[in-house]
Amino acid sequence: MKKITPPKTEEELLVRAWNIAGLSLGELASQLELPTPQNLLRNKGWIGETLEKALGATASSKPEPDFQLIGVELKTIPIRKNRQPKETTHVCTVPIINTTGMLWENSLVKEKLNRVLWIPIEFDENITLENRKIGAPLLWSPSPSEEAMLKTDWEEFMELIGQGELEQITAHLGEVIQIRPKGANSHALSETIGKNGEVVRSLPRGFYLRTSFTATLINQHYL
DNA sequence: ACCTGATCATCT
DNA sequence: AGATGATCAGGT
Repeated sequence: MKKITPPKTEEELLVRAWNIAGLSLGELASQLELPTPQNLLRNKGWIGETLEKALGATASSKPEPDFQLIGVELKTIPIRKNRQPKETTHVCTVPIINTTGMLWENSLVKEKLNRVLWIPIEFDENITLENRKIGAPLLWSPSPSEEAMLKTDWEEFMELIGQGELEQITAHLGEVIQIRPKGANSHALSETIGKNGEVVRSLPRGFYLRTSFTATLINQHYL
């Protein structure tokens, strides 16, 4: 597989993204000399990792932006024929301990979503993984109103967590963000603060963008 | 355990 | 069919 250098500018990244738009995942993998799995059952991150390689992202396992030189995060998003995302988008782990004094302005959610290259990936139950096509890229930053919605949700969540109400948070809460489990499995535990201020163990959680939010931001661009 | 990449499996 | 809670893989 050929080594692809990190893009030095957003323009360079966008040119690369447009160059692979329209290709199928199988074609892209073939260009990279990588095998395409039959399905994603045992390799759920395959699409994202393959696109990272194609665009010159630095190693996917590091806790830094995918395109470190230019501060851009890559998100692939599965899109159905009706232009609705099939899945929510994971943002980051939810801080559930030592959260007092945390502000939206310094939050990981804000930092992560500051600059995102969205790449839609065709999704249809009847199309095999190798035949799913790569869509047109969208380089995005939250608009003032989008950021306001994100901030409102984030502050509501962090207030509940600060009050020891983590266990009361379900995926139903939040207009544009939701909190759901995000761990190795349902037995994974991390520390949080209970109702009486004591340290207790709980499921690790993640922040996810609702599909209604990502659908709007993607489709606004392509209208 | 927690970060990266997300989708799967099940229920409504 | 959409949404929620559970899960897979690999690096740090």
